[in-house]
Amino acid sequence: MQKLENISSERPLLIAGPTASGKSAVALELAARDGGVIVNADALQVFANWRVLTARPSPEEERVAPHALYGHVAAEVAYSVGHWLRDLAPLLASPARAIIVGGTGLYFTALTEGLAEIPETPAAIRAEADARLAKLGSQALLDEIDAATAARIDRLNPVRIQRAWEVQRSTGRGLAAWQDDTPAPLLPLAHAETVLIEADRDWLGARIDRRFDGMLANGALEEVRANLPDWTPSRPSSKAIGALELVAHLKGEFTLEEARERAIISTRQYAKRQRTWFRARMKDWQQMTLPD
RNA sequence: GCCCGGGUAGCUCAGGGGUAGAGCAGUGGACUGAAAAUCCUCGUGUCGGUGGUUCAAUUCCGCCCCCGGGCA
Repeated sequence: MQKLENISSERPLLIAGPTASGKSAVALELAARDGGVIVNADALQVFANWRVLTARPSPEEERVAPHALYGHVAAEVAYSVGHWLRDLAPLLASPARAIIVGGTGLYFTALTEGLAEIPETPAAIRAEADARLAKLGSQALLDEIDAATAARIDRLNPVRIQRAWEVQRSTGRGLAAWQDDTPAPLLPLAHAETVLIEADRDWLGARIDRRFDGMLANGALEEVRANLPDWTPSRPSSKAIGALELVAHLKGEFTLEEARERAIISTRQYAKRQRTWFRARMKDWQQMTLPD
């Protein structure tokens, strides 16, 4: 951790890295050294129903330093970046120094580059979009989107099309117009200290394997079983890697070994997507290579 | 030992006289509110080995090796 010695403890610190790279340990070490509150920047660790499966800091670790935005959202809530930024704002305004750590690239980018201020999509509009998409297909939705937005989004990506359609339907204004009005970022990169963990692919792959086995040993199956009565695959909290796989196992569709295999593969694929995001969008961050 | 199947991309397999193709895995990429989401790109491998037939064999034939299953 040599490199971390010259990090100023005055400004907020952002720590990003792929899943299983050891970000939390770095955050904890710095919090123990310089003080501050550790703030979660991981889309799935916000949910109350997952602790083991999302590798959230343990109660013991949470005792070492204050933690925020971990497990503070109920499983059924449709949480997203906007909520996260709004939850984060007061923490950044408080005197305690924030150590923001996570693996969700979009969250960091929204924080340091800004996010359009678009009103939340009402549940009814989401339901309408779901129904329309199922009935007519994404091409039909695309046809109803304004030209500027249609030109900007990935027209082959149904989720992006649906998002644009929902914004237009609920606000009467095109997504592109909203995005063009994006306000200044909550925390410009220049006002923060940054650490981007660059993990060797094979090293990380092995850690992912070990971590998943550790999760199984620490009650991941029981945690998933507890979610079973109310299991709703479509909600954001259900997207935790391993949840779908272990639910399938509990329903007798996969052996445990198959579920494990699939969950590990999904995790590795996720880590790859994270690397792609980091490489493309976090070029200006201070890099920390692991293993060193 | 004999009789059937098989041996083709990392894995599962399709194909078939003119040197081969899918899914998965993997790679690179995109991504301003589901982002642990979603989407796009990329497929040369002694077609088990070896002889033969043929203008041409991975494809047909012989022999050998290996893996299943059956019979002894």
